[in-house]
Amino acid sequence: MDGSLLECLNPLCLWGTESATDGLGLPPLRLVGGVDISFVKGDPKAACASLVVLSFPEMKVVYENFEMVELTLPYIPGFLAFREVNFLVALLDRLRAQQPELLPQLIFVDGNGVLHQRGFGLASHLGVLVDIPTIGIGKTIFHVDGIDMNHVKTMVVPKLSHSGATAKLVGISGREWGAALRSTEDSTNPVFISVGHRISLDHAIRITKTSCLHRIPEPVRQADLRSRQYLRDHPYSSGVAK
DNA sequence: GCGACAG
DNA sequence: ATCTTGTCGC
Repeated sequence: MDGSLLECLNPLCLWGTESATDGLGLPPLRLVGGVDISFVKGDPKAACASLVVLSFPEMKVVYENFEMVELTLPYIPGFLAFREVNFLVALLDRLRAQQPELLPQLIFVDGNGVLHQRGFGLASHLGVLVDIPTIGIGKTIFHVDGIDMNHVKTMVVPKLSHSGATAKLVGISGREWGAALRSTEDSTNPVFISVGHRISLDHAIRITKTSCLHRIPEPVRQADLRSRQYLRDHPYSSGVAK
């Protein structure tokens, strides 16, 4: 992120970098969200849905909320959104009703956006439902259009020579599905970025790089860490919130 | 039909 | 997602 005026000349740029110099009347990006769902050890249905909001680019947590939920649908690759999205929407609706001033301008999701068989993964699904831009973050590659672990290992990872390096994920059809990012110097395994909703891949990449203090972008990482902490601090009885 | 498969 | 020991490093 160089914060130059040039990057803001891109019509797809959603936010300015300096409130007084973006030159487009766009508000600067100041609040980014992260969502995740952590599961209880033995019970495959009991889980904790979490939403955190961090200041950008400082990456300090300014809001957190958790909700014990009971998953009804099973996990089926390609259908993750149907299993988890409603719980995430509920958390955002609550924030919008109680503290709208803290609503994130962008949400990092622990799941893919358009990097999906039908081009509409959890990140895209959530973005549309809450009408907020989203970026999909995958920790493992989701096989689609010829892009698989073998392809990533032989054609993508070798290109990631340094921290911050990215390589677009292009399928055999020629379609651009997302990008692999080496988020830190020691991260041999990249994270996979894909457009969720109302953002371009190039901007998603720039913002994600700025949000990485560790391999996993801080918003998603904090949502994960804190939801697990919540489960440790709140023993469950019958499996649902109590 | 068989195998692979985000979280 | 979760199951799990040790280990390298700040």
